[in-house]
Amino acid sequence: MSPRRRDSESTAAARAERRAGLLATAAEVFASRGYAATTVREVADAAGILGGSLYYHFDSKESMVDEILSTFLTDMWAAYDRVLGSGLGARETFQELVAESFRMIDRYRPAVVIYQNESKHLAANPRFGYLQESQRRFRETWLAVLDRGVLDGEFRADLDTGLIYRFIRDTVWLAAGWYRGDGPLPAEEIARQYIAMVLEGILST
Amino acid sequence: MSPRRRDSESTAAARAERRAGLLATAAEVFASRGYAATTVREVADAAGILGGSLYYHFDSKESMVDEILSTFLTDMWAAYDRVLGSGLGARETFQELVAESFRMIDRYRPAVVIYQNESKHLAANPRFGYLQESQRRFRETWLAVLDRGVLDGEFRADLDTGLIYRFIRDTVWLAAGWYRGDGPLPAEEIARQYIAMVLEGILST
Amino acid sequence: MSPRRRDSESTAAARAERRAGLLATAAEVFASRGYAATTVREVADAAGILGGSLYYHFDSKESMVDEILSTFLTDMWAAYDRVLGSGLGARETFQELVAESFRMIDRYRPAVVIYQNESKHLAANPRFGYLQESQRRFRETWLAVLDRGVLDGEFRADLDTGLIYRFIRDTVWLAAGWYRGDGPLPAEEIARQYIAMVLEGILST
Amino acid sequence: MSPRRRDSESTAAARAERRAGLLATAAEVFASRGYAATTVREVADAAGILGGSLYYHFDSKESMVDEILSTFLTDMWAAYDRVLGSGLGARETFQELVAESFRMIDRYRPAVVIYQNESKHLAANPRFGYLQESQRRFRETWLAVLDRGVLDGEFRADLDTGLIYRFIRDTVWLAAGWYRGDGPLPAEEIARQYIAMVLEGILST
DNA sequence: CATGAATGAGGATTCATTCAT
DNA sequence: GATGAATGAATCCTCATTCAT
Repeated sequence: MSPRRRDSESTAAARAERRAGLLATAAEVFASRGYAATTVREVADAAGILGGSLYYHFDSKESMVDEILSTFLTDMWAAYDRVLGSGLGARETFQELVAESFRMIDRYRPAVVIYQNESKHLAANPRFGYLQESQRRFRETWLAVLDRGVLDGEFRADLDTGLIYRFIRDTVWLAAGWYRGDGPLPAEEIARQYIAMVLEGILST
Repeated sequence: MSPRRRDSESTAAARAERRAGLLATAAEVFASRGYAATTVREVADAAGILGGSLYYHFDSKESMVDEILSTFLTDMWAAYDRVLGSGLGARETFQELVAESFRMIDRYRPAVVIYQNESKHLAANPRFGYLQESQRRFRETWLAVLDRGVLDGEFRADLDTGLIYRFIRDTVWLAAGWYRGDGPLPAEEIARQYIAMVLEGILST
Repeated sequence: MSPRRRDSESTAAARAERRAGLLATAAEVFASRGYAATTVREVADAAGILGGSLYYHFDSKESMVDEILSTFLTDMWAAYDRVLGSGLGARETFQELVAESFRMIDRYRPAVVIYQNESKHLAANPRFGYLQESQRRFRETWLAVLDRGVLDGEFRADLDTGLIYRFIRDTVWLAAGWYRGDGPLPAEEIARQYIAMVLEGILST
Repeated sequence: MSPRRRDSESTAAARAERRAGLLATAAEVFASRGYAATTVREVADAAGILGGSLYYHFDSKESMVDEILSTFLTDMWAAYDRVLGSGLGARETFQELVAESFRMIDRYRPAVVIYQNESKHLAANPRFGYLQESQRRFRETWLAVLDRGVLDGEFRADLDTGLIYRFIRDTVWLAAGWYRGDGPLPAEEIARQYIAMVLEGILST
């Protein structure tokens, strides 16, 4: 490793790493206590520094959630877009989108919890306009998949896709509330069962 | 209406009615802004009185949510218990419990939203021990229904009932987040489609 | 005094009086310590209440200076406009404007001190746009008086009126820095000597 | 340039130069934003370094103003003392002192602004005792000139010299607030007009 | 000489709560 | 029943200052 390399690491990269570490801590705390109910001091305590020190790295408590959520959403849409661009049929697209969602939960669990619990309130703030935009795309994406599935005869025609969409929208992230990476069921398996339940129902045939 | 009757109304009954009205207002505000983020003043504003005046009726902000949630849960369990005591099979019990849940959403929408969003945080407080107790009974109840359904051959045996329970636990209340009593779909119809989806899946057969 | 009258007094008027009293206290403190260097707690201490209590009456520290300054400026311009509208010659107008200024110092001493010391910094804030507007009118007004005096042959033509204006602009309020209503010299007398100095100079003739 | 020479520069002299440069920057910022309202970081930004780096050169924010003000005052009193020691009459002394003051404004504009705006507040701090001492000498000096002028029959006897002194004390530095070295009027000319105004008045004769 | 990260005291502001009227 | 004024603890954030590198 050259000195130059080390030098750049000790500035830009190290700074970014520190930020990322602090954000991971903050996300954990926001997720478990709720954003509004979490004090900056609690985040700092969890990070082992003093409250004021957080402001060397971040402008405000708000900018922390902002970064947490936008990082997650950016990555999520990249994954969704990969799926949507691969020319799959409605059913396969459904399966892959769900699978990606559970991978996101695996990777960004606290961010997903925050997204679930707080995005409705945060979206009122212009700064978080991208939350509404994301919500809009999400709806558009899922409705398209469901409608196409109905057209192709893959999905039942007697169900209101608007209704189904709403259930999926909310349920797809719900596992974030209880999922533990170290639990008995891996994300893959949870996704598989979720898909089986939604596609085929829980009745035996 | 006799003067005596009116007099009693203006004390016990009228007092209770006023409380109920204020709680309805408070529930609305807590549901839309989030409990932690709602100020007592916002509740009072919505009720058309001053912040301090709420303290004539309630001990604290906390006692307001407390009453909102416990009223809802008491009623909910009464309805659940009626279903559970009527000797139905697993599938019918499933259907009736879900139907009751949607009726609850219809009747207690703001309370359900608060329950969904805040009960995890509130449960840390000993005062809200009944939330954990309720959660425990909910889990016990639903697992029993699912397990019995599997035993009876009504439900698929290849799904993890623990997993299915968690989805149901969360999804059954989710509609509270967007349901509007004056919307196009009545609670009954939403329940019907929800049941159809969970029981039979969304695939066409 | 009718009950109705007393009632109205105990609401609107009493509230206004309390505000005015607190503002007088705040003005005193801002004037003596400097606005930026004054803490809200110091203002509250001076008023005999706790820091937080000030926020029942005012939105912010800023809104306090705002009200202090705008009240003063409104009254000042009313007085100036009376003089300007009375059709006096340049010299008499000069004398009367100066006299009014010293009366303002007498009545609004702390506000004038704040105006002198802080308006340049505050004016950067859009909320205090009226400070710039007031400055503009002040300049326009005094330049008109001076220029007309030169035209009429009352004032010397060999002095730069732009320069003279600047001296007057600043000096007219300067006495606020040391004037004490209970000192040996009444405002009238100070104004008289100021006028004599500026009009005739300090040389003996 | 010998290595030795360069070496000495990079220690004593260069250090002093760096300090002077940083102080000039600091004075500029303090003057434009106000001392209390200026953050150390703003000074550092203006100097192109980081906040903490200033502490290599100075003990504290306070020591910066201290050095700014004492440098200015030392130089000012040297100039004043030269005038006072040259045996001039009251009128000439008046003229020369005013001329020196305007030269000071030309050379130390930001320091003079700070002196005008902050010295009253800073003087409360024992460290800045010399500000009060300077104020005392200033008063003594000017009163002596004025009183002697009255005795000698050069200045009018009907004006309160205590009052005149106060106007001069404040006005003599006021131009610092708006003077620009690159403006149309040189310091000399402003001084000339100021002297003409105060000595002879603005009335035409 | 300068940086970057942190400290810790303090500052403006919010808010649940109290209480005399 | 409600008001209006106040309390006081807690919150977010700022900033002068320190110090290892």
